[in-house]
Amino acid sequence: MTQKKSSFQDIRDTVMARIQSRHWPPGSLLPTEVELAEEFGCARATVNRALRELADQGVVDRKRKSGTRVNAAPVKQAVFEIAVVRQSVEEMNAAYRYSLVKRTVITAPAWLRARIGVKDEAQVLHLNCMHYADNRPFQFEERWINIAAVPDVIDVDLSETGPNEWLLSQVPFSNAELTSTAIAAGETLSEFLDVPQGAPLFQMERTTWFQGTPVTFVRMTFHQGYQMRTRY
Amino acid sequence: MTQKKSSFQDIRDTVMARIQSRHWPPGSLLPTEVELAEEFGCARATVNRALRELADQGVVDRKRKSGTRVNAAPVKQAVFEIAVVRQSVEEMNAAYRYSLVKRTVITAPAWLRARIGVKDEAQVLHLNCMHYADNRPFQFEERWINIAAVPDVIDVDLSETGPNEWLLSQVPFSNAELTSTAIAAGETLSEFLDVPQGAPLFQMERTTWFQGTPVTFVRMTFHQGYQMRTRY
DNA sequence: TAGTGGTCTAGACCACCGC
DNA sequence: CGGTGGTCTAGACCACTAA
Repeated sequence: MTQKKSSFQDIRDTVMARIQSRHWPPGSLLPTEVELAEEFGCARATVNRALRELADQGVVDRKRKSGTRVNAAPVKQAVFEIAVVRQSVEEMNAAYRYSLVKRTVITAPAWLRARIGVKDEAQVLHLNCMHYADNRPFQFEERWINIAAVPDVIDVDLSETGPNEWLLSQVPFSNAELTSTAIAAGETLSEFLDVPQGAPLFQMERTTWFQGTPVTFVRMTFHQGYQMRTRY
Repeated sequence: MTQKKSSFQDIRDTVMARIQSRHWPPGSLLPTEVELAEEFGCARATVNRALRELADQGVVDRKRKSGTRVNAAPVKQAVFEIAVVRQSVEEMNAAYRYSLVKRTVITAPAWLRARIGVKDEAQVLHLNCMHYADNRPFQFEERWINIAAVPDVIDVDLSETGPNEWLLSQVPFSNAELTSTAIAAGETLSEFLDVPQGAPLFQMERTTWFQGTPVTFVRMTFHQGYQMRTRY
C-alpha cells in the first residue's frame, strides 16, 4: 500500500520476486492493473509496462477481461547471438583468416529449389569458403546465393572478405530459419577441417529471406569440439 | 506529415520499412522523437514505444543526446524455445515414454563442484533417464541435482515422470546456461540410443540456478539425426 | 454486458552525454 | 550547457472476451 517504489523496473522486479517466492504461485491470478497501481502508488501505465515486460518474457499470461495469470508451464526461451564468423573468432582473441575455396555459377539444383523456394531456371552462386582461427580450421562454409535477389553479387570480389559480411551490408534486417545438428565428417570436411573421417561435427544451416524473397542458403560446419553457448 | 497512421505498430513498421529500403541507411541518424511525432501526427510517447521496440530488436541504437541511429552491424539474435522433452515428443505426434535408468545419491565429484559451484561436501542426486518417442530412443538424460537447493527431491518418486517436470514445478523462472555440441557415441550412449559406437550425436548441457544458487546440471544427448530448429 | 488489459495523449521532469 | 531519449502521470477511449 502506497510503497515508495515507483519505477516500472521496481514493480517488475517486485512482482517477479513475489512469483518466485510463490506468494503468487503458478496458475494464480494477479491483482488488476488498477489495484497494483494503487498498491505501488503509481499510474496504471507504469504497472502496465512492468507487466507487459513480464508477459514478453513469458512469465505471465495476460488476457482482457480475465486478467493477468502466472504462467503455469513457462515456455522458456533462450536467446543466442548470430555472430559473424570474424567476430566470433576475434572474440576468442584469435587471428582470423578467410579463404575462398571455390566459386561457380550454376542453375539451382532441385533440392535447393525445394529448400528455399526459387524457380526452376534460377541461377545461383555456389561458394565454398574456409574460416581459420590462428591458422587452425574454424568453420567450413558452403553457400548458395540467389542471384536474382542480389544481382550485384556477381561482380563482388569475395576473395578477401567472406560472402556473409557482404550480404549483411546488402540485406541487413533479413529473416532466417536455422537448424543445428551433429554430423559425421565426410571426405571433404575431414580434409578441410583436419579431422578423421567420421569425426562428430557441429553443423548449422541457415536460410535467409529479405522481404519475402529467398536470398541465400548456407551450411556451416564447425571444427571438432565447437560449442554453441547461450543463456536465459 | 500528419499522416493518418497513428498506432505505435504502424510507426514501428513504417520506420522499419524505411530502414530496409535504405531511405535511412545503416549508420544514419533518424529524426528525433519530436520530429517523428509531428510527422505521424501523434504523441511523442507513441513514437518512443515504436522506436524502443526496434531498439530491443537490435535494429537501431538509441543514445541520449546523440539520437537514434540505424545499427550498422546488427547483432542478430535468434530465439529458440526450451521445451520439456514430453512436449517436443508430443508435438511430433509421437507417443512419449519415460524410463528412470539409475538413481543414486553421491557427494559431488570435483568436476561437478567446479562446474556448478557447490561446496566440497555437497550431496547430489545423480540420475540417468531415457525418453522415447514411439518407443524409439529420443533422448538420454544424465542429471545431477543439488540436494541442498531442493531437499524435497529425495522423497519424490521419479519413476513415472522425469526430473525436469518436477523441477519445473519447484523452481520455475530460473536462470540457465546452455551449451550445444556434437559428440561421438561412446559405449553407454550407443546402447541406450541404439546407434553404432562413434555415431555423431547432438548434445546439450544446461546448468540451472534459482535465485543465485545452483540447482541442477543436466547433459541431454539426442537420437541420431536430431535437429534443433529456430527462427529470427 | 461489464470488467480487464491495450493504447494513446499532452504534458512534465529527469538523466545522460556530446559540445 | 543544451539537446536527446527515458520515464512517469492522469485521464481517456477502445477491444476483447468471460460470464
